[in-house]
Order: sequence, then C-alpha cells, then structure tokens
Amino acid sequence: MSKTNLVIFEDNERLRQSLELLLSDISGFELVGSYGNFTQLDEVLSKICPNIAMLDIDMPDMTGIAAVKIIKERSPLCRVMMFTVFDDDERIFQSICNGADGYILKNTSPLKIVQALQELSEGGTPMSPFIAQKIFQHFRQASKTPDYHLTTREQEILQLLVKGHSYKMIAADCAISLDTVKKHLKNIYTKLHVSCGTEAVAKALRDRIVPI
Amino acid sequence: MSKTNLVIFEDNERLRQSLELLLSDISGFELVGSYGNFTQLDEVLSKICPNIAMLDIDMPDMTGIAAVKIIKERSPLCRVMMFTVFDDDERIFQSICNGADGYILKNTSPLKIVQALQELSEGGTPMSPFIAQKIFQHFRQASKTPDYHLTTREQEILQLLVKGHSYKMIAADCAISLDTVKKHLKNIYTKLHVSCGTEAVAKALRDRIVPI
DNA sequence: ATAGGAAGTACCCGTAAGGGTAATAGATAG
DNA sequence: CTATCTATTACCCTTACGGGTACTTCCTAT
Repeated sequence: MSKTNLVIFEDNERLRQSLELLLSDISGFELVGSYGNFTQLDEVLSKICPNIAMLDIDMPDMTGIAAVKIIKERSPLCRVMMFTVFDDDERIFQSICNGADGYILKNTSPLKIVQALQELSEGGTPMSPFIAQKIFQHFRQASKTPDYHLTTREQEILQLLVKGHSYKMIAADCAISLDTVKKHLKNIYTKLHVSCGTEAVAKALRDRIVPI
Repeated sequence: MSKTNLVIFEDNERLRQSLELLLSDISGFELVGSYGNFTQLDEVLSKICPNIAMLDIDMPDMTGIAAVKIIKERSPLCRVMMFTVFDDDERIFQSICNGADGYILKNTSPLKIVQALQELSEGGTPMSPFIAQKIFQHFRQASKTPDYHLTTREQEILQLLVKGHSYKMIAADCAISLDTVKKHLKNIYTKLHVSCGTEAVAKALRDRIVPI
C-alpha cells in the first residue's frame, strides 16, 4: 500500500522545521512538501496531488481559511487539517465551512498531532478538545429562542406570513375574515417590536420563532 | 480528591449490566446509579447529584433527548454523555442543542467508552468520529449559498429590505428615487421567484443571500 | 362570580407596495 | 462601430398593507 502524501504550509520557520522533523518518519506517511507561503499552492495541487495538507491560518500572502477553499475546489479529495493558534468562533467556523476536515491548535503535543493526522488519513475528523467544545456551544447558542409570548393563532399566522402568503391568503387558509388577520398581525408586530411584515419575517427567522 | 459520580440510563438490561461491569472499577469514577427508565430522574438529580449521566436515547418512558434538557435545566453542572445507536442528524443535533456534552455511538469499544468518560469528566467534549464528521458536514452544508445573480445594487437593496426598511427609506439610504427602488425590487422578486417583500426576505435569509 | 386574556369580526383611512410600460446612459460583445 | 445588455430613472394605476378604534364571544384563573 502506498504512503499518504503530506504537505505543510506554515510561515514560522522554526515551527515548520520542527514539523518537518516530527512528520518526516511516521510510518505510512511521506512528507512531500513544506512551504512558508501559498505562492506555489496551484503547482502543489496539480503536480504533487497531496493526500493531506496541513495549513496555518496566519500566512503572509493569503489566510489558510482562503486556502482551504481553493484546495477543496481544486482537489476535493485532499484532506485539510487546520493547524493554528486561533481559537475564535469566526475563524473556526469559517475554516469548517470552507471545507476543513480537521482543526487542531498549536499547543497540541507532538504525539497528538501525529495521532490527529493518522485519524485524518483514515477519514476521521480530528479536532482539539477546545474546538469540540466551541462547536457544541455554538449549537446550544443557536437553538436558544427568545419568547415573544405569541398565542398559537399568532404563531400560525406569522408562519403563513413567512411563507409569503398575503393577508387575503392567510384569511382563506385560517378560514377567518381579512380584518381578523389584520388585527392579529397588528398584535404580532407590536409584540415583536417591528413595524411591518418584512421586518417581522426577518425577526421570526433570525430568532427562530418559526422553523427555518 | 473525591471520585466522579456516574449514573447510567439504559433500558437494554444486558447492555446495562455490561456497562455496570465496565464502569464499576475505573479509578476516579464511582458508579452510583443505573436505571432502565427515567421514572426516578427527578429523585436522582435531587438526591444523588451525579457528576456525569450517560443516556440512551430510545427509552420506554421518555427519549434521552428530552431527558438531557431536563437534566441541564435542573442540574447544569451535571455533564451528560449520549450513548446510542442513532447516528441521524436530527437526533444528534437535537441532543447537542438540548445540552449534551458528549455523543458516542454504541459500537464504541469499551476502552474508548472509558476514555470518553474520562475526557468528559475533565471538561472535554468526546464524540465518535462519525459524529464529528456529521457536524463538520452540517456546517459545510449550511454555508452553501445558491446564486440568484443579483447585481450589487440589488443585493444592497435586498439587505435594506431585510432590515425592515420601507421603500421610501431604502430610496433615501441609496440616494435614488422611490421609483428606482420599486423597479429594483421588482427585478429582485423576479430573480428570486417570489411575489412580495415578505417572501423575498424569507428566501434571502433562508438561502443566506444576506447575512443572518 | 368575575375579571382578564385570547380569538374573532367590523368599520374607516391614508399610505406603501407591487405591476405594467418606457426612456436614458454606460459597458461590452460581435 | 453598432447592437445588445445592464443599471438606472421615471410615470401611472390599483390593491394590499398598517394603524386606529370598537364590539362580541369564549375560556380560564383567581
């Protein structure tokens, strides 16, 4: 069985050399490239066809976040590991959305780095415990729904409004008069502290009052 | 230092006994309860105050997904590990949103189960590789934005509409006439295949044409 | 028993919204 | 160099929307 080809993009020269040393003789892996910037990225993707790319985020000519997008567009099968000091939500989620397959922080021990790369090559999704925590937290946060004390009827009507139904259609759907629909929507706008339908729809979706 | 108190909720009797055996003599842990349903959940939370609860999802009287919500509301410090055969998006994300701190599948080896519980007790967020993959995939999926070929002006106007601005306010913001705003919105509605502002706002937010 | 909230109906009124049509300037492609 | 496309502006017309106010019925919680 052939070895897993590995390339590194890391601008800190000392760290890059340490990584080269660490990763140069792991069984099953072959370090086939190591770069301090992304100028040769195109060439690397077309000529070397690496199985795994390990990316620093803060690089001189391009962020690793932009690079992972390019890599995944050009070589979808290349698995990408983010390797960075950044642990803020913004950079974590952007990296993942752009296609990163793993995300480990630079304070990770050499042993764990090697384990993470092995896990990555086996199709796994290695990440530092802190990253896993952030992700779980993100879901919990996103599911929190403020309560505007809408009645069931009001929720029903708001849902229809979000679907793009006109007042008239809502009246037909609910089998009530047009005036009643207006009254309900008036109350809904008051409760949501908005002044028109479009604003209500935006708030309903943003605050998950209605299913997205 | 005192031991970590652990309780198990698992309705399969044989599996529960296996878990009891596995977890009864791990150093640092003490298995203080093991139940085949959630009838005694209230009591367990108020009297035993477990540090860790391990929950099966498919239980006779309540789902583990509902249980994790209750546990987290009543005892936020109790760390909850989902332990289940289910690997569908729906149950994974609901569990996490309700407050689960870890999610491992039942095909996990005994050694890995013990490691996961240790990681959980140290504040980590253990999950099966497959779960990690699902989560990363979820982010990638959510960030995909269909292209409706809106011009920059149209995007700008759509954003203002989503903010709840009236046609008149948009005209003022963009320093163009009201009629032009109308025309642009007409074009936007056509491009998005919608018929009114509320529907356009809903589509813009759902399809992430504008930042949520 | 009764007060308050939820739901429904009905009116008026003014403006905002949405559809149709057309003209102008700038860019771009053949 | 002209034809075409895009972005922009403009006008007319009808309807939908949003605010105000008022009344009835049902239900539930005190």
